[in-house]
This record gives sequence, C-alpha cells and structure tokens, in this order.
Amino acid sequence: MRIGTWNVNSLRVRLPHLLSFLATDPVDVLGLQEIKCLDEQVPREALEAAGWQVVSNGQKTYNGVAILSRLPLSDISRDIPGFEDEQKRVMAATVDDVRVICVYVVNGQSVGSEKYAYKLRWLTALRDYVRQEMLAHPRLAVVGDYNIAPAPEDTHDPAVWEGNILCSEPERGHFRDLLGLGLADCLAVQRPAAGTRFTWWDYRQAAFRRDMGLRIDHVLVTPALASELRECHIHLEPRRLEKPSDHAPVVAAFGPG
DNA sequence: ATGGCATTATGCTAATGA
Repeated sequence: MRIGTWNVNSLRVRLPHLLSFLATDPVDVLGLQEIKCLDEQVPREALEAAGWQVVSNGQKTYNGVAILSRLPLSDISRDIPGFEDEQKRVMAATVDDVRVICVYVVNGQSVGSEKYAYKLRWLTALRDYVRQEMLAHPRLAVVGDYNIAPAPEDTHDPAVWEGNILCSEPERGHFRDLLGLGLADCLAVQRPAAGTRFTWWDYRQAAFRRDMGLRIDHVLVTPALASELRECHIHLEPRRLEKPSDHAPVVAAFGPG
C-alpha cells in the first residue's frame, strides 16, 4: 500500500492539480490538508468519477482536512476526541487493515505568541490521541502537515530558521515525543539519494526554483508498517505547475511491490 | 527593516500562512 499526504492550500482551487496528480497513480490513500472549504463544498463528484472515495472534515476559509482512497474507507473519525477545538485539523479512517490519521498541525505564527501556546497544547493532545490509537491499531500511519522541521538539516538555512517558529526546541520536542511512541519518520528513514529534502517552499523570492524550502510534511508509521517500508518520495511535479500549492505531496510505499 | 505570494471573505482590505 502507498500512503501519502499533501497540503493542497485550497481543494477547490487545486482540484485540477489534484486530479492530474492522481491520474499518474502515485498513491492508494492520500491525506489532504488546508482544503479551506466546508464538507458540502468538497468537489466530491469529480473525485468519485476519478475512482476515489472521499471523506472530509471541512471548515470555511481556513484549515480543513480530507482523506482520499481507492479502497473503501471505514471507521471515519473527526477531530481529536476529548480535545475542545473549533478548528478542523484532524480526521481518521481505516483502509484495508491500516488506520490512517490525517493531521494539519497548528502553524503557531511566532514563538511565544498565543497561537504558539495553542500549537503546543494541540500537539500534547495529538500525542495522547495517537498513543491511544496505536493501542487499537498496530498498523497505523499519521500523515500530514506537521508544521515542524524536525532538525536543522530540514531547513534550507539553519541560520535563519533555528529557534524560530517551526524550528523551536519545544516544537521539535513534540515531534520527538511522537517518535518516542514508536513511530518511524518515513522520509528520514528512507531518504531518496537524489533530489530535494524539502516538502514546502515559500511562494516568494523564487524559493522553489532556488530550493529554499523546509521539510515539514511527514509520514509517521508504527513498527509493523515501518518494517514493510520500501520507499518514500517527495513528488515535485505538482509544485512545478502554474498556481501550485506551496507544499509537495509525500508518499511512502509499504509491502511487496 | 520590510515585504516579497496566495487564498478567502456579509470582499476591493485584512487575516492567515510558514
């Protein structure tokens, strides 16, 4: 099975990009973030016509997540149970024998801000939720836009980024906590020999052309899946199109070819 | 030092992102 993640930065605007990407058969299950629309505004017909099951946890203007799958999706869950949150950032579904949690982690704006405090609280709730889900689902993938660059080499310029938002020690501590639960970071484990190491590039300053990016989108998996990990790939094609998302899709492949 | 780009909305300026 191939499991992916992509922050599309508006599902309605990016639908043509998404459909052309899916048409290349890159993935079996795909978590989407920042769909920026309500559930009733999800372009369901177009995606279903292309052969995809669609479930979503939408929100107007901001945030919102969805999961696409070729195979049937079951046990649909939305948000982090027991965590009071008006923002739609989490959903989960089971595909075959794999539990997939799709997350759009809080950005945090700047270290020390109110939004930063919310980000750290939110990450604590996520960790507790993932720990619980792991008990019920030995084959679990937590995919999404984590808004955390785990290490200095996950930024194009540590001198600029170290200690700042996405790269502060408390944020990285939360990421390490997730790995501490037993999850494996597929891109870190199976880093492609060639090509970029980043998954996001600013729209400004020709950042993509200059490969001035960050690695903030991640596929984390339990040991049962990690032992079957074959490869993990950053798909640059959609980022090269006109009016792209600022994020690239990341896809990890498991099991026999 | 700032903004540089993109998306959305009781829209034409402001909020948010990373």
